[in-house]
This record gives sequence, structure tokens and C-alpha cells, in this order.
Amino acid sequence: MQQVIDFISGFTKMSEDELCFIADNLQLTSYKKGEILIKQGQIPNKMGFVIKGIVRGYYTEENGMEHTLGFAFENHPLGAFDSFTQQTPIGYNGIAIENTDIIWISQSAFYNLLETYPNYEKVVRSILSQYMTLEGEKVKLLRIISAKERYKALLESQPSLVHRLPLKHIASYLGITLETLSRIRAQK
Amino acid sequence: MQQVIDFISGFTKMSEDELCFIADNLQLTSYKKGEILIKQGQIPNKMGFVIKGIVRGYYTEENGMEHTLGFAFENHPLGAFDSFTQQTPIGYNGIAIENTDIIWISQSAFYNLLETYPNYEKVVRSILSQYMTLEGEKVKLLRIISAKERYKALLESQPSLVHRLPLKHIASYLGITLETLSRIRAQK
DNA sequence: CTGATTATTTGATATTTGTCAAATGCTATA
DNA sequence: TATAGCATTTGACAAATATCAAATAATCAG
Repeated sequence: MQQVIDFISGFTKMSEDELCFIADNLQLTSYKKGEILIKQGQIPNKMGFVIKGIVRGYYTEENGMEHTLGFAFENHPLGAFDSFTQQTPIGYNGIAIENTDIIWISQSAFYNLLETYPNYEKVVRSILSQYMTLEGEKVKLLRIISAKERYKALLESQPSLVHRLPLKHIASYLGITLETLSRIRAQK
Repeated sequence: MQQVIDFISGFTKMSEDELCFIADNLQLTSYKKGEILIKQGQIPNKMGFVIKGIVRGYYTEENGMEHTLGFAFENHPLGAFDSFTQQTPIGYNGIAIENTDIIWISQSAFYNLLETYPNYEKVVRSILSQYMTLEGEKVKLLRIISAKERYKALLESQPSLVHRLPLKHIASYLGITLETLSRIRAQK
């Protein structure tokens, strides 16, 4: 729980009241490696925060081809904010690729929080804003044409990701085959 | 101006007061085809809404390779919300690819609006939420491996985009050369 | 510790897409 | 309407990457 408090404290000073609210309204769930957190098409009723482990987001094309859209690591928020707020089906699956602990906030608690402590509007805006920056960087990374440069850019910008994940997930994230990725790594 | 009002009205019922605020605090700027609206590295001090025309977002790799990140069409919001709120340099250029009219809201007016009419917090959240959905679809589109399928998906999801833009911009957006795109179109 | 499973590497070849070059078509304007 | 400047198409070839197959290497459960 401390990790959530630290995370939020990065955006706003938290009062006693707010700490109590957090303690009362968030709940921890543990997932085993390989467990599915949410399936494409479901409507999310909570937003999360990764305490421990890694969650991988991916979807499957009609032809069966699987694409990794991203990862959520420790101390990062988790969830499809758009589907959550619009109550629309989520466009990808979430799976724990290690044993993973998540702290969740339910929809009602989320809106409750915003009503009770209006300055959390700013917190939410800040989190979304940071999320958009990361998404923008991701898109720019994926635009790099050559697989080798793309890998090098990822290695530079997110070494932890490269070091912690099996090749197949990195390759899927980069949009290349794992054989190609293996050859790229062998090169230099 | 009516277009902005219609747009906002899609999210919240607008009072007389709010209409006045809008009228007083937004300003229209016209750009000629080819004119730069913002350059990579600048810090944006306003958010916009496209009244007429199209704006293209693009950036240039060190090696000179240019990548189109997206387009803003009529009746769509425009601007890097993350850079705007965090006051960080924007990661791409914005250029008018037709004669274009934009309605801008300044930073001060934006925060003023949120303070004066707190229910605009929800409007902003909704706009961001929709934006995230579109970004998500964009990323999924770009993950499609084969250029042909990628083009077909774009044609299906955004025919207007395909029909209104020159090949070079569509190709750049899809991450392929215009020759390849030309051949794909010739195929079927 | 050992076998089973999974991850990674390597090889041969096929496909896709890019690159360079040139021809053709289209459009706005003087 | 003629022309300059773009936009698009087409061709020949090169380069990057995928695919299929198999060999090693690493890891994990019992």
C-alpha cells in the first residue's frame, strides 16, 4: 500500500483523510504467472496499480497472430482508462507474466474519490498526461523502420524491459519475429 | 465557433454563462497550406480545435527519415495535451496540409474554465478518454504486419483519410514507401 | 540430480518491401 | 492553353525480414 501512497504523493500532498480513504477503498489481488487479469471484450470495472510483477497487454488478430501492446511494471498504473470511463469493451487481454500483485480501485471508489477530494482531478489529469507521453514515445519507437534500430532504441529507453522479458515478448512488442531479434542481438 | 459549441455540447449541457465564456476566450487563427503550427521542441501554450482543413503531425529521425504520426481533421481537437499540461517540449511538428482554421484556447483560459466551471473536469476527462481510444486503435492498426492488410484496415476504418490525402502522407502514416502503397492499390 | 519443458540460436530459403530510376498523369496558374 | 511542379505508376533489382526446421542451452518441477 505504501507504494500507492508514494506514487500519489508524487502528484499531490496527501492529508490524513486521504490516507484513510486509500486504506479503506483499495484492495490487493495476487495473480499467478500466466493468469489472465482481463480478456479482450470485457468491460473493466476497476483501475489498478502494479505492486509486484509484470502484466502484459496483447491482442490476437483474426488470423491468430498475437501482438504485444505493452507491459505494466512495478509501481506503474494499470488499466484501460478509456474503456473504464466510457464503459466500453477493452481492446486487449491482460496477463500476468510473473507472479503479480495488483492494487485495484473500483469504479465507485474512483468517482467517490474525485467527488470527495476534487483536487484529485488534477492528479488524474497528471497521470493521464504522463501516460500519454509514454504512449507517444512508444509510437515513435515503433515507427523506426529497421528492426535493429528499433531494438537498440528500446534497449536504450527501457533496458529493464529488455533484460527482464523473454525474447518472444520483446519481439512481439517490437513487431518482429524472435528469430530476427535473436540475430540482431548476436550482431554486436 | 458554433462547431466548438456543438462539440462541447456532446459532452455536457452548456449554460448561457458558459457560452459567453467560450465566445470571450477562444480565438480563431487561419493558416495557409504548408504553414507550420508548431515545431518539435517548442512548449505549447494552447490547445486547439480544427474548424476547417487538416493538420498533419510528423517528426524527423536523426537520419532525416520523416514519420507521420497522425492527422487532425475538421471538428476534432488538436494539441499535445501532455506537453501542454506538463509544459514540456512537444515531440513532433504540426503543419497545415490544406488551408486550415483553428480555434485556440490559451493555457490561462483553459485553467480558468476548469476553475470556474468544475464540471468541465468531466468534459476534459471524456475528451482525453476518447483520444486514448483513438490512439489505441491507431497503435493496433500499425501493428498489422503486412502493408497490404494495414492499408485495407485504414481504408476500412478511416476512408475519409485515405481519400483526402496524397499518397505520400498515407504511406508515411502507414510506415511504408509510396511506391509500395501505389502497388498495393493497383492490386485489387 | 534428471527428464521435460521452454528459450534461444543457427541455417537455408522464400517473401515482402525498399531503393533508384524513369515514364506518365494531373493540376494550378500565368 | 501551355507549362512547371507535383503525384502516381511502373520496372528492375537489392536488402531486410519471415518462415520452416532443427540443434543447443537454460530452467523448473519432482
